[in-house]
Amino acid sequence: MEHQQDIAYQLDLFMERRLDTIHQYGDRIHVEGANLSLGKQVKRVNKQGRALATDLIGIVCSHDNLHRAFKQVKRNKGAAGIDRVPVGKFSTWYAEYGESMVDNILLGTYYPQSVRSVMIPKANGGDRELGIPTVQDRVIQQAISQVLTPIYENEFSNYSYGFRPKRSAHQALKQASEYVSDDMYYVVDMDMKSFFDEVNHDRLIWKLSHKVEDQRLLLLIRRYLQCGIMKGGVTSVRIKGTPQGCPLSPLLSNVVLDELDKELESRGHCFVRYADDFSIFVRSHRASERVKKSISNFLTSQLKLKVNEEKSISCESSKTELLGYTI
DNA sequence: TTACAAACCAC
RNA sequence: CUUGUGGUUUGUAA
Repeated sequence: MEHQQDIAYQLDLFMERRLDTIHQYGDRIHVEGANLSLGKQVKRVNKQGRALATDLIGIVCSHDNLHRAFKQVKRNKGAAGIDRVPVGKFSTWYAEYGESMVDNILLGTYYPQSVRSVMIPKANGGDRELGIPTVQDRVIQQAISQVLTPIYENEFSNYSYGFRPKRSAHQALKQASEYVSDDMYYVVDMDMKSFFDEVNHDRLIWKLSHKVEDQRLLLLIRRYLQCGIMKGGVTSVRIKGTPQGCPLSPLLSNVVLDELDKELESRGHCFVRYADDFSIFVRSHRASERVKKSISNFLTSQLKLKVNEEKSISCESSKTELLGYTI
């Protein structure tokens, strides 16, 4: 009860766009303003840590949160999923089945429906496979995302710019140009081979369990990771990767690659990351070659991700492109 | 100030 | 018939 209030408070702060007033140092959470300046830290840090555990799914399923999630899904005006229920019909659907849907989620007996596979052409010729979830699953995933985002915003790196509120490609470029004007003329540009499709489920759930101790929520997320993909009348099971097109996928990608950010920070590297696209800035050509080899090794052996060696380059920063622009 | 809509960009 | 997150710009209305 008390715990739930703590969470609600944290979410409120986020909603009021006072995100920058929360700081987390290790297992301590400081709230700026009167508290911090008086040295009165929020004492119930450990309790709050556990609060993240106990009733997250209750917050996810709260009427208010689900309503906000639906408004977001509606705003996107996306196509229907496998059940052919369009966004416009969801309100009447929810009036009839919404209650039992929430009950099933809370009981842990909810299973997501398969995603619908659609191939779309990429800019460089290849095809990209989208997995389009049902409207109801998009709403639920969005609801989960809305709860997890403020929790993770506190611990994500300052140099991670993709898929995060109040952050943009523009800011990433600005940071990159600051590195260059600080005499870091060489850049290591790393490219990951179909990153979204290669994410390791066990590793991701393990990473989530550090912050999220609500087993029901972890199980629900795992079911979203494992949900089938329907292609030409047959559904296949997914054993790795997160479907591109799910509202939760961008956040999950940042959870996975946060481990990379932390590693780069601990090595003292100057870097910028936008989703799976990241660049490390160094002062010499020799350093760039060494760093490229070492980080590539870290990604494959530690994070179990595939590096696209052909597309990963180390060169002078004026010669490469970052986020669609040349520095 | 709030809400809604359209377009463009990154991945 | 093509999903998703985030950002930016421009409108409309109270």
